[in-house]
Amino acid sequence: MKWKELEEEPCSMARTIGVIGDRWTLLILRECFLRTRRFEGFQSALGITRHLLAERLKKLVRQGILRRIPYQDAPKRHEYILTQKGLDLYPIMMALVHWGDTHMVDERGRPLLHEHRKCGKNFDPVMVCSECGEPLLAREVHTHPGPGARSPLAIKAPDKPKAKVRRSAA
Amino acid sequence: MKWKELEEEPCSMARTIGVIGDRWTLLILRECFLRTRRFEGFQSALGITRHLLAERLKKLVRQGILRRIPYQDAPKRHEYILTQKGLDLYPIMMALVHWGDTHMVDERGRPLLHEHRKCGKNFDPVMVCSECGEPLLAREVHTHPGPGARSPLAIKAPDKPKAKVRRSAA
DNA sequence: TCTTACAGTTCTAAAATTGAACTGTCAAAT
DNA sequence: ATTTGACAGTTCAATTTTAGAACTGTAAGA
Repeated sequence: MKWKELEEEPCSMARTIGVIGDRWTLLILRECFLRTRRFEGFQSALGITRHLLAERLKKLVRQGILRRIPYQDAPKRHEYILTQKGLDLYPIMMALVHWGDTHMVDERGRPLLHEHRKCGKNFDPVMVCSECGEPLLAREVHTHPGPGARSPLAIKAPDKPKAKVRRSAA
Repeated sequence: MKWKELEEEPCSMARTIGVIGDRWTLLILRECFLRTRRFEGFQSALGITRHLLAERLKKLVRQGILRRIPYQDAPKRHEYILTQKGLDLYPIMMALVHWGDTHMVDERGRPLLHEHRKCGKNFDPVMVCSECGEPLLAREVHTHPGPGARSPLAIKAPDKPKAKVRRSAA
């Protein structure tokens, strides 16, 4: 499986991973949400090599996640700004942060707190069902093929253990 | 910045990325949520090289995201099962899927629909504030350093443009 | 005995990433 | 007038990762 193919798989998660699923891209996006906009800003905040940074920024622009906007003419300089498509990545970012807050903090506690302007409180992000508003649990969700389904990847029956005799160790 | 260091950064997102932030790991986790449990199952579903698969599975076990459980004795065979820590990745997976559903589907439509057992409807995941229940928008969230803050990475003031004269092109 | 299922390990070639230096424009300081 | 620094890249050799294929070993079933 080549990376280009990922974006064509009949699986929304694979396609998303094809676009933002590598470490530097995710870190660059973190910086975008922290309002970094310029090449040097990304480079010094992340310590990424300039080579890779240039490449990743280009890809994000090609994908319509960032827009490259001139802010100066001589010499030509540009800023990288999140498009709406990019802003829509926010729930992914928050989900990543929240898992880290839950499972990766040390004794010091969270590095960063999030305050919801609307209610004024520090919060955690909670993922709920758009239909009933209840929090989502993996156990309570069943998947079935949609109109764009094409391959077993999207359907995937549970790994039937092929009725083999189990020798000891249940 | 080396990858090992990522896990020690004072940023929950960086730490999470250090653990699950590469393409194969994310795809392996997708398979886990689709109930794949065995080496061959992952390998044939993903087309990942056996070498990398073995390595990634080991890492996920080390991180406590998967548990390696014997299901047969001779020859020794094991299954890889999500721990609670692993199951807690569900919101990340759903957020990835949902972004793909929104921005990466072709004319055919979604490859996969999700049904919420509790309410019986197909749904989209929505991220809301744990305190007031309102959907979260990037614009309405402000961050500030928590008890575990240590570096500018977690604080990061907006990229002040250094009061330079702007020549044309606002 | 031969074949298949399964879970890896080993090896070489190809691709991606790192690190460091280099290019070019312009502003400000010396 | 010359030097220095900010900025946004590009280039290139060296290193690290990943891909692809073959190989190991146990045991069941034909």
